[in-house]
Amino acid sequence: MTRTALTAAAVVADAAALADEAGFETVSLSAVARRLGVRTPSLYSHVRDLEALLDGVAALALAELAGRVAAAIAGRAGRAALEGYAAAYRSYARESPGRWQSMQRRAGDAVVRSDAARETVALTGAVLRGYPVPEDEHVHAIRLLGSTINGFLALERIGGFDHSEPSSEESWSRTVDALDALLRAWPADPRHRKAQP
Amino acid sequence: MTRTALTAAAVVADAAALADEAGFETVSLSAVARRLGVRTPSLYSHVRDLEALLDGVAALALAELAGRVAAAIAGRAGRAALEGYAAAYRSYARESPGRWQSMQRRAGDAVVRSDAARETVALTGAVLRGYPVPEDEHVHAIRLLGSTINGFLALERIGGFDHSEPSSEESWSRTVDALDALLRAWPADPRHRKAQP
DNA sequence: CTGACCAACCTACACCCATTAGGCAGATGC
DNA sequence: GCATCTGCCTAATGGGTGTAGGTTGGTCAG
Repeated sequence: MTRTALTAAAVVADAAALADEAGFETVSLSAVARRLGVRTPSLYSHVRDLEALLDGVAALALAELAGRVAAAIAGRAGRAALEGYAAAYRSYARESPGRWQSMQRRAGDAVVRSDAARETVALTGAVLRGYPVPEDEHVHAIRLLGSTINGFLALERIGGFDHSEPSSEESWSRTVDALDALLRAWPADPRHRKAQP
Repeated sequence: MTRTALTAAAVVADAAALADEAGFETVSLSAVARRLGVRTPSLYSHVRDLEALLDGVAALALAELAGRVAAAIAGRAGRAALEGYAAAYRSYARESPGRWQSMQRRAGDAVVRSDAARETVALTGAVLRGYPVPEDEHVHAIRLLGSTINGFLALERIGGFDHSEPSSEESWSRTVDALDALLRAWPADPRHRKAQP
C-alpha cells in the first residue's frame, strides 16, 4: 500500500485495478481508500460518490476498449474486420473482467456522452462498411452485433456455457461465423415493401 | 406490511416482488424482513444467507420464464416458434425486470441443476427443430440465440439504445428477422471439412 | 401429565459500508 | 502576517450482513 498522490484519475485507476483483481462487485469507496492509504471520506475530494467512481471506471474501460477495437480493425475489411472487432471485445472482457463488467450497468451522462462511446459506435459502423447491409439498416445491425457479442460474453462470464459441451471457444468461433454469414446476407425488412427507384 | 406465515417460499416470493418493484439491487435481507414484519435475523431460519435468497429469486424467475416460453411456442414451428420464444423472453424481462435481472448473475448449483434450467435449454432446442440446423451445431445455435436475445434485453435495459434512433422496438423486430434468416441458412463450419457419407 | 427437544421468532452485538459535518494543517495569494 | 482554499482527518449517523444466545410455543415420548 503505497501513498500515491491522490487525484480523481488515480482513484478511478485503482478502482479499475481492484475490479479486475477481485471482481467489480468488490469495488467500494472503503476498499479503494484502504488500498490508497487514506480514510474513506478523503475520497470525496476527488469523486462525488460511489456511483461517480463506478462511472469513472466505466469511462476508463470504454476508452481502453475503443483503442483496442480500433487497432484490431485497422486496415481490415469485411470478415477480417469482424473477426478483429469480436476478438478485441472478447480478449478485453477476459483480460479485464472487472473493467468489462463496469460497462454492463446503466451509465451516467458522462459515460454516455463521452468521446469513447461515440468512437465505439463509429467503429462498429466501420466494421459494417465491408458488408452489403443497407444504410437504413445500419443501426439495427450495429445493435444486433453489440447484443450478440456482449450477450455471449455475459453468458460465458456467469457460467452459462459451463454445463454442457462443446467448449465456449468453439461456440465463439461459430458465433463469429454466423455473424459474418448474417451480415453478408442481411435479410430485407418484410415490413418495408416500398417501391424501389 | 401484513404478517404472512413465514416460509422459504414466502421469503423468496417477497424478494422477487421487491426486485420487480424497486430493482434487483435493492433486495437485501433487511429490506425483505421489514416488508414481512420480522427482524432480519429471523430470515435465517428460512434462507441460508443473502446469496441463497438471490439464488431463490433466480430459480423462481427461471421457472416462470420457462412456463411462459413453453406456452408461447406450443403448437408452433419455425419462425412462429422463434417469434413466440423471443417475445416471451422480452415480455418477461419488461414485466418482471427485477426477476429477469436475478438471472443475469452466476447462479448457484441449485439453479444450475434445476428442472427449469433444463427445461429452458430443451425449449430452445425445440425452437431449433423447425430449422435446418445440423444436429451437431445445435449447441452453438442455442448459445447464439441465448446470447443475442439476452444481450439485446440487457443493452436495452441499461439504456444502450436510448441515445439514437430508431426505436428499440424496431431493432427488436429486425433482430428476430435476422435470427430467423440465420437459422434458415445456418453457415457450414469451415473448420470441419469432413468427407460426407 | 410432565419433561425434553426443536423450530422459529427475538435481542444484542460485531463488523462492514456510504456519506455528511466539522476540524486542522499546509500551501497560496494578497 | 492574514485570509482563503484544498485536502486530509475524526466523529457521527444510518444502513447492511451475519452470529450468538435467549425465549416461547408446539410436539412427542415416557
